Amino acid sequence: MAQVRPMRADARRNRERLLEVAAAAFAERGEGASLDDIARRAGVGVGTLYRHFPTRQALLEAAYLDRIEAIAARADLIAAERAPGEALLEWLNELGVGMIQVRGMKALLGTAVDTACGECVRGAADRLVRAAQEAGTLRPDVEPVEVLRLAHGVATAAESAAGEGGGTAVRRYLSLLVEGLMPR
Amino acid sequence: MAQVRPMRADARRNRERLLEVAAAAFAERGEGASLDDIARRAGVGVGTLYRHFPTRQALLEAAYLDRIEAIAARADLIAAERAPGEALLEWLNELGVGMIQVRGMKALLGTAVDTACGECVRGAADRLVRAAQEAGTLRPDVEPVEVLRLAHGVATAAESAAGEGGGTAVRRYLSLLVEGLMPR
DNA sequence: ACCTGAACACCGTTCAAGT
DNA sequence: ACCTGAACACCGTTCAAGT
Repeated sequence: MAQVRPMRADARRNRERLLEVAAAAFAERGEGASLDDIARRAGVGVGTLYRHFPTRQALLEAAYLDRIEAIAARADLIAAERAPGEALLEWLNELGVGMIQVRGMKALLGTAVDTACGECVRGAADRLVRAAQEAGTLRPDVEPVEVLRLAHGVATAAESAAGEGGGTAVRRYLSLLVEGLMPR
Repeated sequence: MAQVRPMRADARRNRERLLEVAAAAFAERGEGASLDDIARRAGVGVGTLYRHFPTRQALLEAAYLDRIEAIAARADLIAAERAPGEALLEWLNELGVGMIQVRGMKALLGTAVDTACGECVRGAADRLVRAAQEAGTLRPDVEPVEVLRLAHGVATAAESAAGEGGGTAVRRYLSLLVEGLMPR
């Protein structure tokens, strides 16, 4: 399954360079950043970029893999410190803020919910959701993937509320989602 | 404010043709449909398209204006038939389904929430939200615009749940939003 | 095995020339 | 006053030639 033969030294270097440049480019120009530009800034031919990453999606995934894994890893740290319900909420908040702050990651995680790249995120969501359900602080009839999709939707909503300072909007909309729009 | 001098007959015809073709093109190819293609199919030069609609956004808005007004108009009909809380929910559902079914309209309404084009939608949301709040079936601390943003987010979430038959997903996620993720 | 970059196709946008 | 379409700039993608 994994890479059997090690990559040639130059190929490995190029790949690395491309990932660095791509991460920066996507962060600053969004998911639509010019691939030609990325190749040029990385000092390689465009063909090389396509050889390593056949699609834009593949490059996006690879460029943000470590950041995504970092977010997934946060789940266990948070879970150790808080009650299950609060832990889920806090993690979803960090996920949402991350999606908004790092341009391009929202688009990636939107589809990545069902791709290989999002596996660790799905795993984290699974654990937090199950724990909260067992603790009785989350409806038992919601699936982890539904929670992830809704979190993505919340990030979208928060994004369009650009004016009032980014992160606050995620918290606000997330709490509306958790508590519900009906009066309690 | 409005058009003082009437348009020349050929200009008027071209505008009409462009709108028809654009609506079809956006519906079938999504918001990114080729403007060149639209002009060609409408039988006009590209320059004419740009003269009438300086930006893609302007064309999108104009092409879907009647559909958007139709959705806004539904609000009063629904409000006459149901209790305020249910009316809001039903209208948001129609709005969400519309955004998903007609490709391009979701993107438009996402930003249009704060543009001229979305004025009638905002008006409709205002009335339904206020009514539901007065009837005590909606939290008093949510703004109409927040409800619209969340509805857009819900549509985004439902869209990514492509498999299980479109419209159902909107209802599902909408009810999760309304009832909340916490157990009641 | 991998890299390069020219070549091709495509799209958005502008604008001089036309009626 | 409005239309046309060539011209320009830009981008994604492929692939023959090179090491």
